[in-house]
Amino acid sequence: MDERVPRDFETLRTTILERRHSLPKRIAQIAAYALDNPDDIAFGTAASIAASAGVQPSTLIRFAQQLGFDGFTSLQLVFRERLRERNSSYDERLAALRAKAEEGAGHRAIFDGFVAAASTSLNDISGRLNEDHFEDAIALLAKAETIYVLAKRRSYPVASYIAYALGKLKIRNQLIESAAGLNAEMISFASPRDAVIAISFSPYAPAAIEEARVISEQGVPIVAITDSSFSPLAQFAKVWFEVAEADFAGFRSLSATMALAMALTVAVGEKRRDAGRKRKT
Amino acid sequence: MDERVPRDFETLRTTILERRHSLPKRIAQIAAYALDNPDDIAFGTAASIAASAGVQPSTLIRFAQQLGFDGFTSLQLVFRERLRERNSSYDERLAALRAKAEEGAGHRAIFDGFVAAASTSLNDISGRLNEDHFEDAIALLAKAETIYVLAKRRSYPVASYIAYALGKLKIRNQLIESAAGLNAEMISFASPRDAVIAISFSPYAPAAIEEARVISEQGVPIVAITDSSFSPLAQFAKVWFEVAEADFAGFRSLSATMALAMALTVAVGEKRRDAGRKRKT
DNA sequence: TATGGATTGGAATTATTATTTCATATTGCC
DNA sequence: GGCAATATGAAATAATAATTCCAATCCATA
Repeated sequence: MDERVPRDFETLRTTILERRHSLPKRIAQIAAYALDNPDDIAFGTAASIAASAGVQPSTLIRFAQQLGFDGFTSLQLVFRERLRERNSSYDERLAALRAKAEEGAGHRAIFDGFVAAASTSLNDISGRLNEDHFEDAIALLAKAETIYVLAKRRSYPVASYIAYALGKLKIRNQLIESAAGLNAEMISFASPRDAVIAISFSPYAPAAIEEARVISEQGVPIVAITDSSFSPLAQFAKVWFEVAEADFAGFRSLSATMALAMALTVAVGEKRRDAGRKRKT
Repeated sequence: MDERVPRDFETLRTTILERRHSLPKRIAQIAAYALDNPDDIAFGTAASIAASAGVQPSTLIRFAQQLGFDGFTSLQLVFRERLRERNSSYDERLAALRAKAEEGAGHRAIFDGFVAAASTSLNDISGRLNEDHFEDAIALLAKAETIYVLAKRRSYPVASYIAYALGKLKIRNQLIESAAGLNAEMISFASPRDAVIAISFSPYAPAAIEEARVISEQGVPIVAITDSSFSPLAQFAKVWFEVAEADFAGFRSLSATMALAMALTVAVGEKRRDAGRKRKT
């Protein structure tokens, strides 16, 4: 074996792609197969791989030799190394983190627990977002004159970030909170041309539910982020999202809710900008 | 092979863990090795694995047979299948999400972008948390009479969640915000027996920095969460954490900061509970 | 279209590897 | 402490797989 033998998969891949056109027919055939089915090369036997690729075992060995390996076995090692070095899967990683958090005492375990909860929530929502609802919500919010943001207690941080972001995007918005106890008045200004983003999770803060009820009775459309279809918030909402946040030590992660909230906000900003551009042309 | 042979890795794992204590010594030894080094089982030869685990090849085969396989080869298939089926790596997954977010237009891409940003941030902080600083911060906060929470603008949601959690844990705290413009007075009440959690990221909100300066001059110890050692917040802090939050569309993720903040809060709660218990006994 | 060189197929050979066997050691039980 | 049952070690054997070899085929070139 000379010194230029590819030792890692990426180098090997590049080498094969470079030489692709100067390779004899059957060798090229096995080369293509190898890049398309690297797992098969890693696990199979020379005979089984050759059969799958439609060539003779000897061709497979010639292929390896052309690349500078002294036989199929050494070529196969590269393909195995690739699988070995590939990081552990997302799920395993999470499971490990969660396990450490559960069994392990100590403060580090607490930290791991929160990271795991946040990751789990993100992972979950990433696969579950209903795109139609998402589009509906964006459309609804994009045409609102003022966006009211409603969330209490543990959901409040999300609301405050939404309000911050909407402000940055120059979208008129009103966070429903008032040190002076003027929430009811604030709500009474909302009209059907406005819209609400309401966020509440079980146990639903009574104030949030009550305010959502009032505001929906005024005909203001509500986009809700909540945790189940039984949520009282869902019944008042035009569009609602179910977000399952994992919790740790009694505190729910907000990461998935945050990601959704930010996506909604920025998407609304984009949609408005597009609409504005259209009107001008 | 009877019908109860584990065909997937998880089942196999569970089976092994169940029987762990009823297995003969050497078999148990190889069982432990198998669960600790699944990749070696997938790729190695019976002889090489046996050598690494410090047993004879025949023991390895007996182990496989105990589990219902008819030999090492069929056991090995399960370990190989695991590698095959294992999802793409965490990094690959994130890269895919990010790529989709960048190239892809549409609103779904925005959502993916925020999820990717949050995941990246969590992943990053998970490996970088300095445990010594973490312990120091917890000790410092646990002995404070009142914990002041200071954060403005984009960091404010984190502060509000900390305040919520501290309240839930019955830890006296004060969020430094005042609609009536009384922040300066609020700060003046803080004493060296209190402590501050301050959060600020570039571009540092001037108000946050100024308040941190004043409060540190009063001798109140500060735990800071910020983004670099050049942060003006770091110079006022007794302990500080560097958190690198990924951003998307101009908005920074808060997921890592949130996780750290919650971990701090809960850890402080635990430490106080422990200390209280000790004093009583 | 004839010729030399390169390529390919298939079987024979060699090597490696899993499995079995049997002697020995260990353990649990009366 | 002795006996049977179980577990272990080491080497022999069987199975499987990689590699080699050679004849057949293909292809480019004169």
